[in-house]
Formats: sequence, C-alpha cells, structure tokens
Amino acid sequence: MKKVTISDIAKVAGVSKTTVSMVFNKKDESISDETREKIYKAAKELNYIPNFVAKSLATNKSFSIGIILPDITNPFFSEMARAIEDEANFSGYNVILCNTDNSVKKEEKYVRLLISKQVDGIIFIAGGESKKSLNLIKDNHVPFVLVDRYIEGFENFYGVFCRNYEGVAEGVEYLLNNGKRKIVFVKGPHEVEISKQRFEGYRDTMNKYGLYDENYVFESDFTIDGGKRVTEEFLKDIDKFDAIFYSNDLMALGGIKVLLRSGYNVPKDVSVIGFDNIKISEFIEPELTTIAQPIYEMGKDSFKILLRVINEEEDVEKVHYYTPKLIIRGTA
Amino acid sequence: MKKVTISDIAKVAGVSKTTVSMVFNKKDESISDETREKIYKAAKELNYIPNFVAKSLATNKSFSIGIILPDITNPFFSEMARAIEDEANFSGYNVILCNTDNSVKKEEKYVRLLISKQVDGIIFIAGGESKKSLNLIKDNHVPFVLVDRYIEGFENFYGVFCRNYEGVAEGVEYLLNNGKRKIVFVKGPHEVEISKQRFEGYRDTMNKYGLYDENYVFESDFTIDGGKRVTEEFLKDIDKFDAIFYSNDLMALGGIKVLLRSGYNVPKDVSVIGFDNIKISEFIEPELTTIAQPIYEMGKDSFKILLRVINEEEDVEKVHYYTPKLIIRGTA
DNA sequence: CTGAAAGCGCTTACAG
DNA sequence: CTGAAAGCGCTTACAG
Repeated sequence: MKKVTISDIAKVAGVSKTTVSMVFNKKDESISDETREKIYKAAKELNYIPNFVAKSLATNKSFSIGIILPDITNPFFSEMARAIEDEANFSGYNVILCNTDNSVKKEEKYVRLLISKQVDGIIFIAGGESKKSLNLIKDNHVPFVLVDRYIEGFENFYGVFCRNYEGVAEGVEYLLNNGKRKIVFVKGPHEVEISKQRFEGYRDTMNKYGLYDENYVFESDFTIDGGKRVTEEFLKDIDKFDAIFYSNDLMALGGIKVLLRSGYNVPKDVSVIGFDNIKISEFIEPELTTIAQPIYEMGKDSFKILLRVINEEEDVEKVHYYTPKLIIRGTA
Repeated sequence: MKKVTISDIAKVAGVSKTTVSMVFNKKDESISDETREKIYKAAKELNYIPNFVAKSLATNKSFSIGIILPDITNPFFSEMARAIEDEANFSGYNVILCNTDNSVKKEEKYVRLLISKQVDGIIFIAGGESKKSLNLIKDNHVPFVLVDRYIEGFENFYGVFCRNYEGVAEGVEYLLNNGKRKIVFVKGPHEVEISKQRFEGYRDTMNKYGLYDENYVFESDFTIDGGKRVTEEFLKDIDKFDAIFYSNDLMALGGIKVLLRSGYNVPKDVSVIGFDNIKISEFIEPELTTIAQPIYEMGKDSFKILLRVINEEEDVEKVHYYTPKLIIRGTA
C-alpha cells in the first residue's frame, strides 16, 4: 500500500530520479525518446500520481489560491466564486473557499491559514475594516486582489471594483424621469465601503433636484431577511413614497415580498430597483429592475489579475473599475 | 525577505529544531517552561508563520479536503457547501472547491488534482455515472463520502442521502388529499439517481390510486431555465392539469414564473410543489410549498462522517438516510 | 544524454 | 530535559 513515488518509477525504468523529474516537467529536450518512453510506461504501469505537496515544498509554488468572502450562500458571492474558480481551474489552480460572515476575526484566522498553506495568492472580498488581515497578507508578500469592496489605505494595491456611485445615480435618474419623487433608499451596512458609495449616488442625485430627504433613508444588511425587516419597519413610519431603491437585489427581493403582502402593487403603486443583477432577479415575478454588475466578468478578471501579479508581470494596472448598467424589467 | 523557519527560531532561542517543533506541536510535557517561553518569544519576534506544506509532507496529513459538486451557483449546493465548510473549518480543515457542471470528465480531472494535493478526504456530489472517478479515489485509499446522489456499485461506502422516494410520495398524497387528480410531474435529468427515485415516488403513489398517466411526466435539468422551458412546452401539450410536482425548487421557480405569465393563478388554478427547500423558496410570492431536505444538517454530517473515516474510527455507519418533510406554504 | 547530491521546512524515532 | 540525524517526495544546479 505504499504510495508510488518518482523513485519507484526510476527503479522500474532503470534511470535516475532526476531524469524522471525532468521528463514529467517537460524539461526533457535533452532526453532520449527511448528513456522518455520507458518512464511513461513505468508511470502508467504503477498508476503513478505525483505528489504536489512535495513539489510545492521544492518549488515554492502551490498552485492554490484562497478566496475569502462573506458567505457563499449569497448568490452574488457564489456567482463570483464560480467565475473565479472557472478561471483558476483553467490555469491549473485550485481554490480554497473561506466564508467569513463579515467577521474580521474570521478573516484574520483564514489569512493565517492560507499563508501557512503557502497559497500563491488571495482574492479578498472584505467584510469590513479588514486592515489587519490585509497587512498580514502584505507583510508576508502574498499577492492579493481586493474585489468588490475597496479598503481605505489600500488604494495602491490591486483591486476590482464597480462604479457604485454612478450605478445608483443612473437608477435614481431613471426613477425621476419616470415621475417618481418620493424615493426611499435602503442602505447596506455602514461598515462596508460600497454601502457608502451607493448611498452617496442616491443622495447627490436627489440633492441635485432638491429632493433629498434623510427621512427616506434606511439601513439594512444586504440579506433577504434584512430587506423584509426594513421594509416592514418603514411601512409603519412613512406614509407617502412612490419608489424604493434597495442597495442590493437580495434586500429588494425581501422588500418586494413585504410590499406584495401589504397590498401594494409593484410597480403600479411603487417602483422598486435593486443592485447587482444576481441570476434570480430575472426569475421572480414581476422581474426585478436592477443595476447590473458584470459579476462573472469581474470574477474572471480578478483571477486573471491575480495570476499576472503572481507571475510578476510588469505593467499590471492596479485598480480596475467596472461600469454597472441599468436593466429595466418589471418592477420599475 | 527569506521566510522565517523553525531553524531561525531555534537559532534565536538557542535550542534545536527538534525542541521548537515539539513545543509547537504540544509534545512538550518534558520541556522546561523556560525553553518554551524562549521559543514562543522568538516566534513572536520573528513573526513566524508555520509552513503547512512542509508539515504535510512530513506527516502525511494535509488538513485539506476536496468538495466536488456540480455548480456552486445552485443554491442547494452552495448551502450544502457552506455547511461543509463551516464544519470543516471548525475542525481545522480547509476546503478546496470543485465545480464539475455534471461533467464526468471534469470530475475525474479534479479527483486527480485532489489526490495529487494529498487531500485527507473528499466529499463527492456526483454529476452522473461517476464510477471511474470514484474508483480512482478508492484505489488511492482516499476517504470519501457520497452526498445527495447515490452511485450504483458504491452502496457499501459512506454516504449521506435523502429519502427521495418517500418525500415525493408524501407530497403526492398531500395533493391527492386536496382533491388534485391531474398531477404533472417534472423529472430531473435521467443520468442522476435521485431523479429516478423521485419519479418512482410519484409513479407508485399515483398508481396506488389508479391515477398514473405517463403523458403527465416530463423531464428537465434541475435549473430555473429548465423549469421554464418544460413548463412552456407542456402548456402546449396538455390541456387539463390541476397540480405540478417539480423534482426540485429551482425548476419550480422557473415553472411558476411561466404559469403566472400565462395567466394561471397559483395555487387557485394549479398547485405547485417543489423539492429541496432552498432558502429562496420561502421568499418568492406566493411562497413555495416544497419537500424540505435538511440541507445544512446533511452538509455538516457529511463532513463529520468524513472526519471519522479519516481518523479511522470504528463503527462509523456507512449509509445515512435523512427524511425530508413536506412544508406547506402558498403554492399548494 | 544522464546522475549524485543538496535542499525545500518540517517531524520523529532514537540516543544521551 | 534536549539534540543529531534521517526522512517525507519532489526539484535543480552542477558535473561528467
């Protein structure tokens, strides 16, 4: 039951370990076809499967990356993770999944683990003020790219972000153009940067037309349940509103549910806009009007960028911005 | 920029590598408090982070597992993956994510990779006739547990499954008790075992009452889009039906959408039942009546079982069955 | 065209 | 109470 190693193959093929290693690593221009054949034959015969951890130790490359995100159960993140894994797999990399639940403590624990496991890089979707974790990564010289959520103090590192401000502004303009005036805005959690950006897109646009009213601003947590809860709450407080802008689709889904339950007709009585364009948003009835992020593209690109950093390529642009776009569907 | 190793610590603390290693591995009953302190101090000073790949090579344990599943973007799998990762993390294990798109080829490629990376175990949600991959795992003596989808020929290995047949039977009985007679059934893809089990639950129950009619049976692929497509299709073919049983929630979501669009009132004109109870199913309007699998529990347990196999515990039961239960909500 | 030897960073019997 | 040495399965300069 001993595992077959390169030495076993060397023995069977009647050559040295060096030669075997060279053949497997395609550094074999100088090796005769005959030996090469013998080696492949022996490997086949013995059902050889190489030991990557030994290889990693010798080469200082693990061909693994870590992906740190709040919760894989959230469609936005699972779509992102899928894109990253696809691209990583394509380039021969494995992905280690880490769910942080937005806990800075968990992030730090995972970062330590990933460094210990010698990952070649990390894709980091921050759950909050993640400076300590990021500094740890940096101090250990592990390549990383920040995705979706920008972190103050790290603007000079690699990042893939969405133009949140502009996206929301576009959505608000659209609502205004359609005659909406009393637009409720539901912010995301204040710890994360994107919540702020999206809110500012709303605030500034409303202000532009002298329509901003802070009594129409609420905060929740980017979950369906959160969307339900805020909506139930402000339905009690506010009497008049003709549109609701939720900072992400998940909250919009929860909100729409409450609205329908409370007898509102969407979009007749009230328009609703979300943000993200997760897959499910076009499958509910009515279909959700939303600000689409190119999630899959952003995921793929974030791995591509990481790979270029890992390979120490020159001229890799630091910060990458993606422009979201309004998708008009049934709710607004 | 050299990485700090155990030797550096040994040097700074004025002891041998052996002693340092012993201290870090808590095999240090025999080591004086003084040396221990010196070692911890040195480690702290140097910001030491252990190298797990070296450790893995020496101990033949990686504290990584692989999880092979069709698509993390599918809520059923992301909820499952989340449960597994939570439990794994709790026990100090990392999870390597592998999306197969139900491709047997991809499964095999991932299995090879995972074995190469010396994972301590694999959780396998099969995408089809996955015998070759499974045999590879088996031949390399890697512990594994089959989840959700049973594979013929592997009934004597570890597995975590749902009583699909009984679940569907319960749902059908419920529909019948509510006076439904013309019940359409949408099967999952025929390559996977659970499709068959769920279908048989329907067929046998309908037969019991002399109501089975194969013209009411359709097949799709477990996706939302698939649910939409079959529904559009059979709406053309069948004139009379009072209920639809979709083999999973995702297809039910797609189907309901088409029904609503086509002017049907759910559940007045037609009752709908799904299977799985993914989180989203209670957030659509009307809320989906479904057969709930204990997804999170099954995920957690599958890791727990895997861990026991890894640790070579005795008396680990091979096959674990979970009983699903009918959750009555708005659509039936 | 091929091999002996050192090294990657750990652990672990064994010896003292 | 502690250390020297061999070993895990690879790679890679170097030599011939």
